[in-house]
Amino acid sequence: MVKIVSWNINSVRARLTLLDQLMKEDQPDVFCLQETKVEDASFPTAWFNDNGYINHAIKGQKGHHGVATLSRIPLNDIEMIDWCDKGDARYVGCGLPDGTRLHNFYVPAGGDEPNPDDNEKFDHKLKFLVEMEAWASKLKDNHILLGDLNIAPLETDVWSHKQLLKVVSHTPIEIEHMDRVFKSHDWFDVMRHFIPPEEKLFSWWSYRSKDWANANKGRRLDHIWVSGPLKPKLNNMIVKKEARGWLKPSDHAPVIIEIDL
DNA sequence: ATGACCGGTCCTACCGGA
Repeated sequence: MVKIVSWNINSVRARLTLLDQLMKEDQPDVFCLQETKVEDASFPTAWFNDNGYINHAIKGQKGHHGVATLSRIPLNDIEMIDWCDKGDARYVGCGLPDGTRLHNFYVPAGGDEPNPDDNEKFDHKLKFLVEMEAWASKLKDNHILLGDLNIAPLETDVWSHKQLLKVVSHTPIEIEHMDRVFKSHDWFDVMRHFIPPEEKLFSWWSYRSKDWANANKGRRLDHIWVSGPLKPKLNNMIVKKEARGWLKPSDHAPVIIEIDL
């Protein structure tokens, strides 16, 4: 059994105590982090090495974005892809010992205005998803795709479908692009396997809400997909919402899966 | 009103987050 966590950490250096708490409570084998916000030379590798996460696939940049996969089990064939040729640190891929490949993504947020003609960031987000679709259509064998995809596709993935229809992360054009990525391989939505689509399910709550838990105006921006043949190997999935309430939290909660690999 | 907070840096103001 392998336990994998996907977590937009919103600065890895600012969250070492949170990582420590999650490790102590859940003992994941693999951390897949997004928004690490640190260049590789300054990545806090010591904490990970000291706790047995000695296998690293890190792609960072100064100040923004950044992804990192840190593991107690070996990682092979580490791959970086420069989506949209922007030089952004938004993806790192690696192989797990059984041959499954693990793809850690941080999809562009897309800015405020959901119009690609007026907003370069939204245009970038859509183009990023088009590149993902072409990439995924060529995948063979078994894969795990996870991370902060910055899109909440279902009506139950947001606190108010009606009020968020024109808000970036839940607009129809983004969701259509995401659906095409999903259809480009034999993907299976792990989170919605364990929590049915009829139920509200969120992984992100804005910092701006004073009483975020009570207001519960969240969105499901984080995702874990696996190739169809891996479906019977899944044992569990949780969104660890309580971590959003820890001291100095990320605005995203960790998503944790258990899978027999 | 989602709604006024985060972390990082070009650092004491502004950007990006979403």
